Amino acid sequence: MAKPDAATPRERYRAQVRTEIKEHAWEQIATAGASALSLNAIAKQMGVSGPALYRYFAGRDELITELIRDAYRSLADTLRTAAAEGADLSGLAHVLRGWALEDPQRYFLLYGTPVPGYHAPDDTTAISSEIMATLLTACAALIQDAPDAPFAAHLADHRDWVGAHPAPPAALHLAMTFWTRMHGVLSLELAGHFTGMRFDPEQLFVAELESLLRRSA
Amino acid sequence: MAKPDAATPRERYRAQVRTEIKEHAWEQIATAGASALSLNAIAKQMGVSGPALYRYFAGRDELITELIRDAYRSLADTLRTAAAEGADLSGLAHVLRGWALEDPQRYFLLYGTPVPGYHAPDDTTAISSEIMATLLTACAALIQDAPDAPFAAHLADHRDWVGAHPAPPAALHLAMTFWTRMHGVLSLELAGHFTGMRFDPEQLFVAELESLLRRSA
DNA sequence: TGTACATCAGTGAACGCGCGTTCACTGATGTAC
DNA sequence: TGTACATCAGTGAACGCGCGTTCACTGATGTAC
Repeated sequence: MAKPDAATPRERYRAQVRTEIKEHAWEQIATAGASALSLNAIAKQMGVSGPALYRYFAGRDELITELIRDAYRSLADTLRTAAAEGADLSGLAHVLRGWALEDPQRYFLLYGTPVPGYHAPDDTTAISSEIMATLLTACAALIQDAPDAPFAAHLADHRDWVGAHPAPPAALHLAMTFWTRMHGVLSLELAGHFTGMRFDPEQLFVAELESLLRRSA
Repeated sequence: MAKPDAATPRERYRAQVRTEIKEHAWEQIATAGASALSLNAIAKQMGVSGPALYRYFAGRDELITELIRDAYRSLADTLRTAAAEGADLSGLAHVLRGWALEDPQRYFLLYGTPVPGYHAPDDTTAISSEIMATLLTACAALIQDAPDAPFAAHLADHRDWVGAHPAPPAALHLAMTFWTRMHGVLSLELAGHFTGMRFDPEQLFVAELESLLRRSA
């Protein structure tokens, strides 16, 4: 009886322990930031000796790389699913915000302070442009026939980042602007830069979102 | 002969060594990020034993705190000086961008990923609102009598962060938007998120800046 | 169904490292008479 | 101007810590006949 994709018990066990390790890693990142992530600390938390983890990850770097990959995947899937269920650009914005608030340090692992010298593996940039494609499709749906601003033209001349997406220049511009504006509000909010001031960050987020939609109409 | 503010030679020496320590600290941060900053490494770089630095800083935390303070001061002074020399909001934007590009890790020390649990000392928030005041003045100069958007009204209801600044609601809104939009572009640019894509980040920055000025006219 | 063997998860000891920080000290620099 | 004393910068040894990572090993789990 040939079971096509059946995992052996050992394989299932391995996969399960790997996820358990990652869960503890995320907890630790949420508590003390990514730079404080330690294999030994995770092992202790799991009630297991330090070297045991080397059965599951080649080392600290591989673990972090995989966490980054997972985070990108999670965001890409969350957005793609929402889009498939009919969310427009505005809907995607709120999905993005929800995903970020869910675990701020996970957001910062992707879009926060870079570690000088570290270079993300290739496949994460693939997921990253999958995200851009989702946004881009939602943007294209909003563009009727807006006049192309100079920067939109410039973007259209350098559209390597969109792959083969057939979006008009104005949509490229809108997607780019969407990304930077949402990130601008979100990252300052998550970093706590609005806490002293008493206004509601969500209202700022919505105001920025509306400024985008107004422009594209 | 009472010299009012004359520093003794020893005081001058102390001040000089303190600055030298900080310079090496910045070098180290630029090279490996703030989380990798180490007193012993600085000492070694200065050709001096580790404990020697404790004559100048109570410990690692005090050094970092002072670096943050200095960075805020530097940004506040840079903007204030530019404003005093006649720079308008657009001018301030380019000054801000220049300051950020000069030392990305310094920018991230202020506006990048927060370390969970760390709380900035009170005086840095004072400098931070000094920065906001400079921006706000430049914004107020641009506002003729724009209709107040809902969020501007909300901001005006919670204007704790502006101190006693007599700016109209629309100017508050503009300042806030200026901050988040410029940060959105800058932080993604400095973190290298545009490197794969081939367009020119400065053109995006300028496009965002123009979208602001257009709105305020 | 039972035995013989291979696979592999996890252990404990060990290595070398760099960290922040303390302490008692030496020796140079400044101060007071 | 010269001597006596206080101040203080910097040293070297030491403490305890946690880190990533390697290695030879035990013992349980799965596989083949």
